[in-house]
Amino acid sequence: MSKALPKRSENYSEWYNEIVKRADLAENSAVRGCMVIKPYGFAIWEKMQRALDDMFKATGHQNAYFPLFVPKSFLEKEEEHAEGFAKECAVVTHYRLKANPDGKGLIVDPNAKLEEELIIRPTSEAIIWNTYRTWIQSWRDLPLLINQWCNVVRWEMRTRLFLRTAEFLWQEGHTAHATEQEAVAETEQMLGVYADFAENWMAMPVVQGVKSPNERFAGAIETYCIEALMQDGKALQAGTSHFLGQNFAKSFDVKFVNKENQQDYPWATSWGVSTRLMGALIMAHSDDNGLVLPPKLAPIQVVIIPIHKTPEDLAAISGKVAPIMQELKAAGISVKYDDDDKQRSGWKFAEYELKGVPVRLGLGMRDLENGTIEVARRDTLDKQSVAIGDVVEDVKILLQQMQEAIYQKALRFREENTFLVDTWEEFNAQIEKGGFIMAHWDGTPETEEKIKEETKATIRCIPLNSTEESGKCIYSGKESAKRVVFARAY
RNA sequence: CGGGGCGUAGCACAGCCUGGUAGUGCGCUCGCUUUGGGAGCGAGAGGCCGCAAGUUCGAAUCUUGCCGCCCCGACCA
Repeated sequence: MSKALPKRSENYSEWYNEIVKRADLAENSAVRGCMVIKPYGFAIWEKMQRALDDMFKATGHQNAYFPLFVPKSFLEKEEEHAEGFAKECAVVTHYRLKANPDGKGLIVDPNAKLEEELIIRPTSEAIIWNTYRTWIQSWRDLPLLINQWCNVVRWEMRTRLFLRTAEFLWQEGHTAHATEQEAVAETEQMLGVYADFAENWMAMPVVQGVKSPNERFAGAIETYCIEALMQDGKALQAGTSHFLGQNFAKSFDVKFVNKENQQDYPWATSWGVSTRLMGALIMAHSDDNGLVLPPKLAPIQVVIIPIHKTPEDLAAISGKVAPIMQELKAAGISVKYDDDDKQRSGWKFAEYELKGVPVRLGLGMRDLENGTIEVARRDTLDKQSVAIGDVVEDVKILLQQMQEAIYQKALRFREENTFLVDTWEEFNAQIEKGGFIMAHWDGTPETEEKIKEETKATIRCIPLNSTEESGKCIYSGKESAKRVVFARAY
């Protein structure tokens, strides 16, 4: 294994791939476009899952599970939805193999053709709304607030670990409401949950907004999203929350009797985040030494490394480490003591930096004599010697500080890379350098399409909190009421 | 599906042009020395050179066909 990572500033893609590989997060599998998530990567994902799941439960949602297979006829029912996903569906046509009569191996048994093809879910609106027909009869059955954790398959042409894989893990919330107002409130609430998670757990600032009609989810009335800026100046859509109106209810003939004793169609939302968040986490914070994890999502928050020559030295160090470990664990901090003799301490320093462990404690014979311990923090790479009696308290405070510091650093980066642009020349120049560009847009899909063709920039979102400001469209010169966020995106 | 590139040890690659003993680095095994930031030296193990056919006394190398992978575009959580 080569020692140095590629430089982030020189080749961002290669740097990203190397971190994913060498920090033991994931690798490409033998199956085209699919990913193997390795134990360390999965441990981070599990922490994300748990935090998100708690937030969903706190907002009244329950988990359930629906089938992997969607009959083709279900997917067809909502027209726009069907059209949007048709190009990337994996299809099951047979249910049996048999021995090859002409030689070795197996062949698909032509007699086992399914009457109706089954689609491997690219998303579950269709199969879920088909089920909701039997679950929803009366206003008393609403709101129906369901989430599922599952895998979905979208047959992408080109894939990248975590950011775009043919199969990915995600959660998808699917809710039904008696009124439009309530459904819109749910859509916005869940966007808020995602923004909260991104900022307070992932330490990643996001812009909340709505998508332009071009970028909307297939079948949605409105798509809300959170957009984050990566260190190479490209945008990443980190989560979406859709207001689906009554489209799916009507397509799947889901009706309820309202309080006025009238038949009505329920209003729907759906919202999801995926293992793409892992990609976001990596790209938002990591540096030339490897992954940088915010303490709240680090599977190992503190690693303790002994620095010794003899087994006797190691035993003396281990004696000092034991009570520190206990105290840290009692404080709810996950800690690992790496006394593995197969690797040298210098190797371990580099290894845990690569893996983004927030705090490293180094303890050697010199420390034992002085009553000190070395505390190193991953985000700034600062090291300092502290009195061994203070270390537990120091680490507790440090972890909190780091969570905040990592967020602030990312926020500063985003602010320094967000630009107000008013002319087409400026726009073209800036888009090459990257970043979020706040510019006026005339609101037409045609203009958006032209800008995309000419610059590869897309409208990431129309920010929710932006102030009204009249101006001229960057491209057409027509009137515009507010600025939108443009960027090149992943 | 369009445009490029690559298949040689676990990994990364050289060798191919100009055919003649299968190479280098990392990793792995063993030994000695090292040990406060990815150790040094020595010895070793490890190959269907993507597959198939052809040319040739002889093919990793030349020719043809097939298969697979990667990158750039269109698509996208």
